[in-house]
Amino acid sequence: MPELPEVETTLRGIQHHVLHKEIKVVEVRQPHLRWPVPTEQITKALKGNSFSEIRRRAKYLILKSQQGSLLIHLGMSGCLRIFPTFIEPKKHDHVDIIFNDDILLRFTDPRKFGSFLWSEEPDQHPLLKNLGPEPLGNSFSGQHLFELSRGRKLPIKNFIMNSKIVVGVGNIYANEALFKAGLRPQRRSGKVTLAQFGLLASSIKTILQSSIDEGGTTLRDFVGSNNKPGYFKQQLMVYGRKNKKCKSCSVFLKELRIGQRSSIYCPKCQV
DNA sequence: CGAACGACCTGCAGGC
DNA sequence: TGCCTGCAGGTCGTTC
Repeated sequence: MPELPEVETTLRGIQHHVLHKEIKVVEVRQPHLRWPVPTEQITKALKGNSFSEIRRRAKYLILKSQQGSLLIHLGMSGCLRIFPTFIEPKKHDHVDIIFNDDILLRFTDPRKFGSFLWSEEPDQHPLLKNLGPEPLGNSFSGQHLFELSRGRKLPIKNFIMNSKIVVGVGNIYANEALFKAGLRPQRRSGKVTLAQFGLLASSIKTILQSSIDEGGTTLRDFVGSNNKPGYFKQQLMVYGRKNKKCKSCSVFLKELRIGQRSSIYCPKCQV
């Protein structure tokens, strides 16, 4: 389940394999993803050209080429892997890009929630242009959260998972950041103080950054067929620990469902 | 406008 | 053993 750290780790893992190399083959076997894949457009624009730059915005990977950019989202079950040479595709291997040195970039996504899109101006793409700030950037702060939350009643957990407020905070890290900040997930956003938001914003930054740092070690090299994205290597304090003891105070963790999403919290550490 | 909820899709765990 | 149900997510579109 790629969250932002996994997407960032994917970017770092694939970049030196895919930049500045002529693209020989583009093959879309399954165009029915989250959005229809514009197969013909992508094929025409990429064949014979190369990627000059790769970056991340929210959970999108943006691969820039001469005529435009490829936008890739991994959804919930997607992954991008590098193979040193062609191997037979399996059931959920939907897209292949092969470079002139035979390196294969392969997109796999059992649940087909991911996307493969094309845009000449990716930052102006409808799916990207209204996104909130990057959580690890300077414009994301407690002040930012405080200002946008005034008068709003929705639970703080939903608030920080809203991509218009801040991008890249999925269910796992929302749970973890709220624990670290000592805030219960169901707290009304509008009632959270500036000081609490300051703590929450820095918790989000710390947790995402340390997860990226760790992902970097588990995903050192994407070459090879037996590689696996190293999710969840980090020390999780609450996520997936329903009815277990809080690592900090030993009280039993509770679960509640907010917007049909599992939310775990410590009734003593979080108020 | 904000808030809640359904839709998309598959693999897997748990219950019977 | 093998079905059936429910969950796990991310995020956009629809509805209230």
